[in-house]
Amino acid sequence: MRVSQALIPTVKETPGEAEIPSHKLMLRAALMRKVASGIYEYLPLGQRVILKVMKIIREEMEAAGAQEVLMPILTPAELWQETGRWQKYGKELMRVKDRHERDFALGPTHEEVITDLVRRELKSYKQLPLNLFQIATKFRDEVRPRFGVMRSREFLMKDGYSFDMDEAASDKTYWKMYEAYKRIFKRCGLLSSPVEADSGLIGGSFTHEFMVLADSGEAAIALCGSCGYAANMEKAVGKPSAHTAASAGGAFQKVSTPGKHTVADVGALLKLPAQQFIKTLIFIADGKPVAVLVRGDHDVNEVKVQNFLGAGEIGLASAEKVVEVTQAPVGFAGPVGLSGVRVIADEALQGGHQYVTGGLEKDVHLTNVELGRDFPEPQWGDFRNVVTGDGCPKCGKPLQTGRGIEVGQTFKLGTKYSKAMKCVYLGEDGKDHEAVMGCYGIGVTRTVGAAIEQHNDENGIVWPISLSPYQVHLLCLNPSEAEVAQAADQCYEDLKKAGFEVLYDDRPDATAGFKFKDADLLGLSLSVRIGARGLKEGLVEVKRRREKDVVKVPVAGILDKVKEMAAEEWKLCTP
RNA sequence: CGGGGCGUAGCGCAGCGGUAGCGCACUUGGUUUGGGACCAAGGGGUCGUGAGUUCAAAUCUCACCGCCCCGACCA
Repeated sequence: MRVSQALIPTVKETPGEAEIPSHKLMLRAALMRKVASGIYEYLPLGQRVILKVMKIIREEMEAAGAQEVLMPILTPAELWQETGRWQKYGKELMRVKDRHERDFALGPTHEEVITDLVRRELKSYKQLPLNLFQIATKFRDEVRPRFGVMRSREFLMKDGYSFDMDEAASDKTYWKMYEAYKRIFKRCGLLSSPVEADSGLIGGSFTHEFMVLADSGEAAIALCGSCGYAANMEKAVGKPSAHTAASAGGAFQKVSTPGKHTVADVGALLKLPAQQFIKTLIFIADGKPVAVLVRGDHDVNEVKVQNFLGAGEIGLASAEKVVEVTQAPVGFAGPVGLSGVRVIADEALQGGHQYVTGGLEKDVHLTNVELGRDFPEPQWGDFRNVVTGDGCPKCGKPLQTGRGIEVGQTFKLGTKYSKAMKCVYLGEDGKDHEAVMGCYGIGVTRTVGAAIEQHNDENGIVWPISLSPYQVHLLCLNPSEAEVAQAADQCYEDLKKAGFEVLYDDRPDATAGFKFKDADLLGLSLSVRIGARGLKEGLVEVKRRREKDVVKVPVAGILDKVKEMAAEEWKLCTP
């Protein structure tokens, strides 16, 4: 493609609406434009990247035995009502009415539609297993779309669904998909990590989220560098660091701590480490107050508390509510003498001594507090976020915490949908059985964003070659000089003939500097720069976007050098 | 849905009661041509929308709409 004939409107200044690198760069590098909040159009370069991601997904899905279908975006309400999700899905489900006032939803996911399809076709166990997927536009009316493609209202998703005879067969399919997913993300040049996730209200089954590590990620995760353990914060467990006091001291004592109501403040005053504190947080779960105790250096994980209590709604209590429950201003809550409230405590507190707690009185804390001695044994559980340095639950080595972008999720559905929608097959035993299902999603557009999030520098995108909209960026630096133009034209033809996808910057009026800046911004994996200066000595420059330095080669050697560098690039995205 | 911020040329912004501005981009001509060139001449705006206050509103008031950020939410 010649740049002079292409629609690649790069922009020099960062649009004000963008916050994170991928969003800024997708706009600046002319991959997409915004149409409305959370709704984008993809320009030619963006579309090429999307097509490459889709191609990788298709290849891996088919290799894993899945077949592609295409389901409607506009789906009748009846299907959603069958499973109860017409109600349960809430406002995120985009609803529309047709001219006859009949209800429809723009599909956010397609369990109902696929189950409906399969139940009509599935008769015998001989037809199983079935594994179907599609790549299509999905709609979710997000409360707050943000970060460009990371959380949008309309997006491309690959969604796959498997149907198996029984649990064991479903497991087998699940792990096949799991392996395919690892290959897909690797081929997209992504450093990703499957993490165990909280399966939420569905329960029973298990699920993995495929996370791309990135600071701008919305999800917090814990990872073990030694054994590969990885889990979502809601699920992660870790062995806490050691307690600072090994044995009980004397009776507890009141100390005056005027105006000091954080662990840090009181710790500084008493010269005691955070580990020796008990933080007491008051939550309201389904309208009732609950006191949650964690060690001073730890934070409460609300989801864990919610799961433990089986609560529908949960949140930190308001300041007024805290005063009501603890008889003291916020900052002085403690378990000693606390009554009328359910108390639950994080297991990391076990085995510690000489704790400092709030005194249930303004400007008072207690020291030398002992579990079980000074207040009754609470209900124990895991209620805290793992922190960096905790021991890995699998191998004991230190865990790390970080942030990730969820680019895919695999989910064992069991018979939730096949039961609700009567998706059954006739077994060898002559009886009806519900198909055992799995579902497998990949955010295609989000994967593009995640790739940029992971591969960029201060000058622009640094595409892995598997996603690079074109593999080679050919720059003609002095198009007004006939010799240079001719050499570049020739090179363009040669590279194309050799099978490379080439973006040829032949613009007659752009300066060399301008073309360099554009090339860095677009971030194509490889570039060839042909200019008068080098050509005088018979040399042109070949460069990998990820490397700082150019390699000078004679004109006749361009093709070999490009092939060599391309091979290096491909190695980086080969499973 | 709560809190905050912003809507002025394609983009980034200034102006904050009295003639609509700057930089970049765009058009034409010329000079340039290895890291977002220079000179000259141009084109482009119902100042988000609607009401109100005023002799006079981009500017003050109110309402609405849109966009962004924080939070709540997220099979």
